[in-house]
Amino acid sequence: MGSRQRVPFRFRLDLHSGVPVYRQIIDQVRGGIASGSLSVGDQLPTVRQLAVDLSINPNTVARAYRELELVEVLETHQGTGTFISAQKIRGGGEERSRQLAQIVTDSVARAGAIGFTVEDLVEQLRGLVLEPSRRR
Amino acid sequence: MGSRQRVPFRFRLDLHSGVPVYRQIIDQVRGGIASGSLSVGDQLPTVRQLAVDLSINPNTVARAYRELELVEVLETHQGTGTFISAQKIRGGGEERSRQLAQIVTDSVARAGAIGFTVEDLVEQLRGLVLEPSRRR
Amino acid sequence: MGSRQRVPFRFRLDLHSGVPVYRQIIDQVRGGIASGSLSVGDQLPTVRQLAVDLSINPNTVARAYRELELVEVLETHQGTGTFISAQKIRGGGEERSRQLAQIVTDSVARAGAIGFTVEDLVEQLRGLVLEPSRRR
Amino acid sequence: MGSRQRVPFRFRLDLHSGVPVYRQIIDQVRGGIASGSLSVGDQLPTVRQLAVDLSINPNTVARAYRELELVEVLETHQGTGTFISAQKIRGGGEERSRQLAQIVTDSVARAGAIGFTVEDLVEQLRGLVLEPSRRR
DNA sequence: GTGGTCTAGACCACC
DNA sequence: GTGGTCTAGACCACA
Repeated sequence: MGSRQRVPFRFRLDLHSGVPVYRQIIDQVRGGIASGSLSVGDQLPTVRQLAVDLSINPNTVARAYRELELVEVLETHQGTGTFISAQKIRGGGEERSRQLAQIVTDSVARAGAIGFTVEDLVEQLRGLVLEPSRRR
Repeated sequence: MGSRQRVPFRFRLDLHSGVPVYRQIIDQVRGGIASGSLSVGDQLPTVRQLAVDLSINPNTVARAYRELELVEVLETHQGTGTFISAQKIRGGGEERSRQLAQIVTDSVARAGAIGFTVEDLVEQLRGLVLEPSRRR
Repeated sequence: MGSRQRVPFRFRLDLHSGVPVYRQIIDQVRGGIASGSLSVGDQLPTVRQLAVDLSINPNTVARAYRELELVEVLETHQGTGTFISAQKIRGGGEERSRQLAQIVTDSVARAGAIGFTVEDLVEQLRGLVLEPSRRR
Repeated sequence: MGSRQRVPFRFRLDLHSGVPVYRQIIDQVRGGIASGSLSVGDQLPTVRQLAVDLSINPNTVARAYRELELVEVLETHQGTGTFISAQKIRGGGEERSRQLAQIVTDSVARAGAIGFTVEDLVEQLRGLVLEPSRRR
């Protein structure tokens, strides 16, 4: 338990989840930012490299990056790479809180539907923060 | 408390969430069962009624019901309606874990998208545990 | 000069402009809205139809529509079609004015660089409003 | 007013506009000439200096200058620098019209993207004509 | 029928 | 080398 190290961000796909691959990439980048694994200025894997890593087509990676760029989560610099962009400040606190409550309610319902408790959810979430990518 | 009452279960759709409508219906039925809003034997709205209520195509409702029937969450009785069936014991731990991971990834991404961190999520979840009966 | 009629919106591509095709489509939809040729609720050509009309690949049309959907200019309903969405209200008036001034300055500079005057620009713009699509 | 002065022409980049950087430089040189900010014989910043000023790669500046040189807008004199060259008469009307249409489409789309109409654009342009010397 | 996702692969633009 | 655009075509999801 020495000093905590910065662990390289790692993408993982679940090809059987029914969630589109490009969407999984988007979610994981957003999640990585939310969990602190990805910070402003960090470079993401290149389109081609991530495509190889995940055994998918580069177009699929490019699409995910592109959508994240459109909403200003990423910045791409042609010929250079793709980076986490400075996140802009969000508006209305009330609406945000309402949305957060909705997200929580949803996840509890979905987890409950397959027999997991709120504690199970919390445990999973804590895992994300402490060890964003266990394997190297 | 003698006679069984018609539970006023309410479906809500988010047409902008990217989650297919039929899937949202499935999730809400499952969630309703997990949360106790729906119990064994409760009757669901008819396909046509729910389609009207949600302003969607009856085929979409039918598909959701059909899929729930396939996994024995619902039972349809010709000429009578659609009901919550007795829940069987759940199977494979691997599939469940996969789904839990999906739920967690999803909620983290959604929270991240509106500027919340994993810690914010955990805090909200803990709030639910401390005051579980505030809602309803 | 009888009553003014609603003219069907028409896309036109300039394959030699160097501007990406999907971008031209995006610009024309946005322009159509700005000029009043396209209104909330109007259905756009189907992905496949527009692809045929413009002799381009359906993927290119889909990409343009997709990006416009992401910024909530369009709404797509699977199996139904693609429609002009209700435009949301914009924020800060000052910043907007600054941006408009920038757009005007830019266009004047670019037009001037090839020997056109402000009047030429105004004339072209007026043409857009009066006859959004001359040919039928 | 005797000796010719170094005009304090200033380049400005918008890295989020989607317009290639080299193209923005080209446009600004052309625009500067059209607006009178740059005159025949004026010296431009060196490739390296401009690259430093704009925090971009010298190759990008070099490319912009090279393309302007190819169309004889600029002249480079070895060991001296890069200068605005005497402008030749412009050619084909078709190409010019095409470019004007592009400029108009572009400005309408950009204005529409922030909620302005074609009328707003026209109004702004008219304002320029009425008070052409307010700026500078 | 509608739109959505993904692959394969070509070619371009930029650094 | 980087990312960007486009095509061709398969297959899926939804109404």
